[in-house]
Order: sequence, then structure tokens, then C-alpha cells
Amino acid sequence: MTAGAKPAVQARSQETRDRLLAALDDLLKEKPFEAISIADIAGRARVSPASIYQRFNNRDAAIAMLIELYMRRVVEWHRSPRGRVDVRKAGSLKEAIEAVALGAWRQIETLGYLMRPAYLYSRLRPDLIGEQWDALQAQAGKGFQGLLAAFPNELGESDGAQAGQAIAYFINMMFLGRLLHASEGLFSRMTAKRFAAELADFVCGYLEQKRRAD
Amino acid sequence: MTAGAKPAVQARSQETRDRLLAALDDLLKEKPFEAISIADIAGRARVSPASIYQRFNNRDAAIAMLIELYMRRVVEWHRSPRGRVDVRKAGSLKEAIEAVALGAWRQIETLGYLMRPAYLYSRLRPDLIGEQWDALQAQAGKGFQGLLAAFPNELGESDGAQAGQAIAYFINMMFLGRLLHASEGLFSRMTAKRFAAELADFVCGYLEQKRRAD
Amino acid sequence: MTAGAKPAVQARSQETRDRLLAALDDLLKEKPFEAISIADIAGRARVSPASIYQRFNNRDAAIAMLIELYMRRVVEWHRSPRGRVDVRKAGSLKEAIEAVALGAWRQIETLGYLMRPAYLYSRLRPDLIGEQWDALQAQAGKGFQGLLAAFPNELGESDGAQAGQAIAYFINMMFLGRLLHASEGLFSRMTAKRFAAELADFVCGYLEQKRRAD
Amino acid sequence: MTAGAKPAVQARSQETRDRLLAALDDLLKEKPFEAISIADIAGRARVSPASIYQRFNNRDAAIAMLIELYMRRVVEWHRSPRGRVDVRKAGSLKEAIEAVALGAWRQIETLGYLMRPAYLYSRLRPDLIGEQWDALQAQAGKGFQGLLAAFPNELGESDGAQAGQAIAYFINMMFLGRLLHASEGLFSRMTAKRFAAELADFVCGYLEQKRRAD
DNA sequence: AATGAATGAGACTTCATTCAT
DNA sequence: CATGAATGAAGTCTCATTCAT
Repeated sequence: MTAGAKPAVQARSQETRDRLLAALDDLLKEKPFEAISIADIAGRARVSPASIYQRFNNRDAAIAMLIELYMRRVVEWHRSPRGRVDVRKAGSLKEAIEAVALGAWRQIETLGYLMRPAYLYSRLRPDLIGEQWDALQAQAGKGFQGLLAAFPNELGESDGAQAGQAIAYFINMMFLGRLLHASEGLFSRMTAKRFAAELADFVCGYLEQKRRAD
Repeated sequence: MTAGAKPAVQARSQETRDRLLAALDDLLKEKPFEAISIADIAGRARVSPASIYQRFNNRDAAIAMLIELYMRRVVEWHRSPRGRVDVRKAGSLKEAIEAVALGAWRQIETLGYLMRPAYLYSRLRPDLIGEQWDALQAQAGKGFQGLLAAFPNELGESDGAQAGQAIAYFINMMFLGRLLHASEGLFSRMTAKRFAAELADFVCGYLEQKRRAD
Repeated sequence: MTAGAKPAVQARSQETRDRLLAALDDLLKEKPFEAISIADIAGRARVSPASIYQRFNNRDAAIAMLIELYMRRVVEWHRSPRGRVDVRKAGSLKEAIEAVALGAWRQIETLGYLMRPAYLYSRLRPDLIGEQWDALQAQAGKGFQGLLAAFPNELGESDGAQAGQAIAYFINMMFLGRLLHASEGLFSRMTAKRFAAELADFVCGYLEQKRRAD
Repeated sequence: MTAGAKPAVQARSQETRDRLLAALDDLLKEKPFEAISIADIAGRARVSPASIYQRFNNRDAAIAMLIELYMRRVVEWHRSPRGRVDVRKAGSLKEAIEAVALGAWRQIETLGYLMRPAYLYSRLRPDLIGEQWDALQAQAGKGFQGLLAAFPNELGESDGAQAGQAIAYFINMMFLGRLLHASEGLFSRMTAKRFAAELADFVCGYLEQKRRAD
């Protein structure tokens, strides 16, 4: 549960909570987060504004909801068919990275409207998101570590954990650019495929440097 | 000039404008941007709130000031001795990249308090910053293009402009992480030197991949 | 029974009522009455807010509870050993008055936290306390009347009922000052003993004036 | 200036302040203080609610205004012909006390609607009134000291300052009863004249006790 | 040009009270 | 009877912005 959120004991309150998050989700497709007020959300959810304060601590309620919504949608995405990336089909690390990257690209296309404000506000109010970014990051790191382990000859003797973390960070940041600068210069003439290929080049190049250093 | 800002005709108003920016700068060291109101800035600058509306045409005045302040400080930084990175001393591209990276690290340490909100709000309100990010990006791209040109044998036959742009994007994004996640997991045990070395590995590895593809 | 309170029919609800009053008592030691909400009391009593409405018919529930609590505690006090003032030991009216005053001083020290808001809110909302102050006052008047009757030679020929009432009023008001201005000027250098002596001087002096007028 | 009030520099703001106080005064004649909201006052003063916050700190604004209004009216009263008590005409201390008491009785009749809530809220929120009650009390003490000095033979050798203070406290408290219990038992059959006479009896009797103790 | 005062609009928040289980 | 959830109504307060001087 996100900071600033209260537990929902009864079924009814769980439903209210769902309604609120769904309302926020809706509204985000219509207008920017900063233009969405507590009253907006309540209105859209057909719930009294006072009810929001029974589920969420206080002001920052909206941000807490945004973060919680984001978490839910990301988890759902990774469980959905579209979010599932099957790395086993990849013949090489390069192909695996490309597959991952294509998946991330699609995720942003679908969930960008939500990821954008969620990311920005989590940075504006890091106190509200707490250790969650760290946790996500660590998890991603482990994922890449597993990926590298599947192609042992590409890694050389270097430290897999460290390389995994570095690569996770790299991929995350490159996609952050995609998320936050989608409509600008670089990306105006960019395709998912080429972007994925470039990232793979960076990663493979990086690993080669590491191998050489051994 | 930033969107939402008016030209300063007289010397006196130029001074008022400076006072306002200095006040904002001050305040940012004390509290987060979202907690700073027009009245705060006016109060700190010892100027009437009404006066702000003679320099900044209206709503979003504070964001316009933030962006303008950011631009100024960055320009100043690059002109200052600390901001000057002399690439000519570098014996290799790797060393050059590392030098650039160390400079960026220092810049964030010094100007982070300002760069953080400036970046975040420029993303929250891209309409207010407009083409400026593109311009900065393009400029950075050209800078790296020049850097690559200084080490022609590292580049192979590929398209220098494109590689320059890719590398500029990469460096920018990696430092964005540093800017926005300074206090978290990865960076808690990270040094400027190691970070620079890692970036250089990514860049050099990337170029090598490109060379090989030729 | 206080206005706004309902009778407690079953044993279980009598217990709930006790729990509510105990909770209010607790809370008054922590924060001022005006900061205590129905929800606070319910929470502290580990009872649902809705339950309060089965014992106290509605609005002003908290004030009704405050008054009821006050009544209970005062009755308890007068039954307790500390609250018992034995006037029979007094050799003179002066000594009797002093004994009564010392008792009142102690009562305020012990129950002031409760008497303060109870008194103030009974004045703010006289409609809720109704005839009760009158009753207390009349009772006190009778008490003093009895006191005077025990020392017939001090009274002269005047009307004992009237003098008793006047003295009761006097004592009440003087202690009201003690209750409401405990931490201020006059009382910062005041002891129970001296205060009691002064009151006795007023009372005895008053009676002497009356005797002389006869 | 009362705690929680801000200075009014310009003439215009002084006028607004006056309008606000006048509005509060008006409203107090219509409904109890606790039923008067910031918006009420603003509305009656034909001023925006926001303006109140420019003159008064924040919530508690209304209480601060109430106290300030009370102070003003009391000062005005004592300057007015009705408030002036000429003690020089009194042939004895008894007569002087009676004159003072009659004045106080009249003051309560005229200003009671304001003094009642002002007193009660000053006790509920002593933090908002600060040392002002002390100051008033001390001033009253000095007044009575002067009164006693005018009738030296009534005082004997006792300490005039202390007796003055005691008498001031006594008178204050007795009138507090009148203020807060005007419609109840004792006062239902009470006249100004008789009340004044009773007080004088208390005071003169008290002084006689003191004289005797010398 | 500059100022202190004033303001409209709307946000947040609380709380007594009712509802459905 | 008791409860957790829900809510209407209202209050407090802030803030960008305008006004009068």
C-alpha cells in the first residue's frame, strides 16, 4: 500500500477504492494530473469527496492514488499477454535485449498517459513513494541478471549482479527519455525497432568492454 | 526568452527581474518549488506581488521564472572555470567522455537544487518550455559530434551525426537519473569516477558495435 | 439527566455509556474540549461513532456527555474521603468557612481539567444545562444556610436564607476565578491557606455588617 | 493589538478592519458567537472572506476579532459619559463602592452581549488573549487602591495595594456572575441597587476585619 | 512603474450524522 | 445492538490576479 493510503477492511470499501482509482484513470486520459482535483475524482467516481478522506490520509491524497494506480496497472500489464516477454525464443543476448525493449516500448504506448505523471510526481514528492522505486529498480536488476545468466559467454568473468544492475539502470533511463520526450526531436523519426537495436548495441558493447577488461 | 515572460525595457525593470530571479533561487534552497507562491517570491525580493505581473505576463509566472533562472545558471556554469571541460587534454575518446561526465556530475552537485524542479516542471508543462529542450539537445548532439570528430579512428565509417546524437541522448538520460534519484539505491554507493567510467564503457562499447557493423 | 441524553435501558448499554464517559475524561486530559470530536470519543472508547447516537440523541452529544461526566465526578468527589469536609470540628464560623474553602481548592486542583470546560460550555450553551445550575446553586445556598445556623450568634437577626444564598454565591464566584484564572497574576503567588483566610474575612465581615444593620 | 491580528498600514485597510469589527458587533446582537462564521462576518461587512485573512492571521481570526472588539468597546465605554463614575461625590467608601458597582451593572446591561462571549472565549483560548486580562486586572487593582486611599480611615494600617487587589478581584468576580448568570435564580429578583449594597457590605466588612486584625 | 489592499474562485478538509449489514 | 462505511453541508484557507493610489 502506498504511503498516505489507509487500509480497506470491508468489501464495500474495497469497491469504493476501486471506483476511485478507476475514476482517476479515466480523468488522466482527459486532462493533466495537476488539473484534477479531489472533487473531480469524487465526482467521477460518484462518491462524496468526504469518502476519499476515509481511504486516503489527507492532501496528497491524489498523488497517493496516482502512485497506487500506477503500481496496479504495471503489475496487470506484466501479467497480461501483451506484457509477457518470452526471452527463451531469443537466439542471442542481443535478440533478448531487443525483445525486452520492444515490450517496454509497447508498455509506454499503452500506459504512458499514466506512467508520465506517476513518474514525475513520484520525483516531485519522493516522500510519498518511499522505497518503492528502489524496490522496482532492484527487481529489474535481478531480471537482467537472470537474462545475462542465460547467455553466460557474453558476460565473461565480470560480476553478473553489478552488470545486471547497470544494464537495468541504463534501460530504465533510456525509456524514461522515451516516456518523457516522446514528441521531441530524437523520437520524431524513431521506430520501436531501431530504438531497440540501438539499446542492444549499447548493452552488448558495454559487456564487450567489460569482457575485454577481464 | 521563456514563454510567459515579457521583455525588460528599462534598466530599473531589468534590476527588478534580477531581484525576482535571485529571490526564487534563494527560496528553492529552502523549500520545494510547489510550495513557493508568487507572493513568496515577491516578498523575498522585497517587491509587490503586483510588480511581478509587469515582468511576467501572468499565470505560470513562477514556472517561467524557474526556467529562465535555470537557463541563466547553466550558461553561467559553462562559462565558469568549474564548468569548463577541456577535452583537448584527453588522450582517447574514453578519457574525453570521462572528463565530460565528471563535469556533469559536478554540475549536478552544485545546481541540482535548481535543475531538479526545472526539469520536472519543463516536463509537466512542456507547453511553457517549448522548443528549448530540443535546442539544448541538438546543441549537445553537435558537441558530441565534435568530440567524436576529434577521435576519427574510434568512429569507423558510420554516420557521425547520428552517433553523436545517440550518445548525447544517452549521456543526458544517464545524468537525469543521477539528478532525480541521487539519494537512492544505485547511487548510494556510487562515485563520480566510477560512474564516469561506466558511461565511457557504454559509449565506447556502442561505437565499437557500430564499427563492427560497418 | 442532562438534556440530549437518553436513558440506558440495558446493562450492556449502561456499560457503553460508561466507556464513553471514561473516554471523554481521558481525552480532556490530553486536549481541549473544542478539539475533541464525536469520532475521537468513539475511537477512544473503542466503540463505533454510530453507537453514540444510541445513547445521546444527537447534536451537542459531546456537550451533554461533558456535563454528565462533570456531574458524576463532582458527586463522586463529595462522597470520597478527600471531598468530605467536616465542619463540626470548626470552633467558629471563620474556621468553618476556611475548611470549606480548602476543600474547594483541592477539588479544583483535582478536577479542574474537567470543571473548566464543563463550566464554560454550560455558559456557552445554557439551553443544554438548563435548570441544573440553579439547582446546584440552591443546594449550595441551603448548605451555607445550615452552616450559618450552626453558629447562630454570628448571624444576628437577619434573614438566614438570604444571607446563606449571598454567601454561597460569593464563594462560588471567588472559586470560579480560581478555576478560570489559575495561572494568572493574582494566583501566581497565592496559597490555598491565604485564599481561604481572605474568603473567611469577606464572609465574616459581611455578616458583621448585616448584624450591625439590624 | 490582539494576538493573531496583523498591522494595518494604510488608511484603507484600517477602514476594512473597522468594517469587520462593526459587522461582528452587529452579528453578535443577532446570534451567538459560535454560530458566526468567517464568511458571515465578511458578508455582513461587504468584504471578501479572503480580506479577513489579510488582517487576521488565520482561523481563530474570529476570536481575535472578538477580543479586539471587546477591548475597543470597553475603552469607549469608560470614556463615555455613561461610563464615567465620579467617586468624588461619595461621602463614604460604601457610597463610592456602590457608585462603582452601579456603573458596572449598567456596563453589563449595555455591553453584556459582547462581554459574555469575549470573556468565555478568552478563557477557552487564553493563548489568544495573552497577558491582557492580567493587565486589566492590575489596572483595576490600582483603581481600587486609589479609592481606598481617598478614605484612609477605613483602611487602617493594612497594605493598601494588597487590599486594593483583593477588592478588585472580588468585584470583578461578582460581576462575572452577573454577566454569565443574568437570567438565573439569584438574579431573577435582584436589582442594581441591592446588588451594589450587598457588594459594599462585603467590601466594608472585609476592610473592617482587616482593621481589627491590625 | 510600483505598491499595498482587495478579491473571486475554488481547493481542501472536517464532522455530525445516517445507512446497510 | 453494534458496526464500518458513506455522505452532505459547510467551514477554513490559499492564491493568482486586479484595483486604486
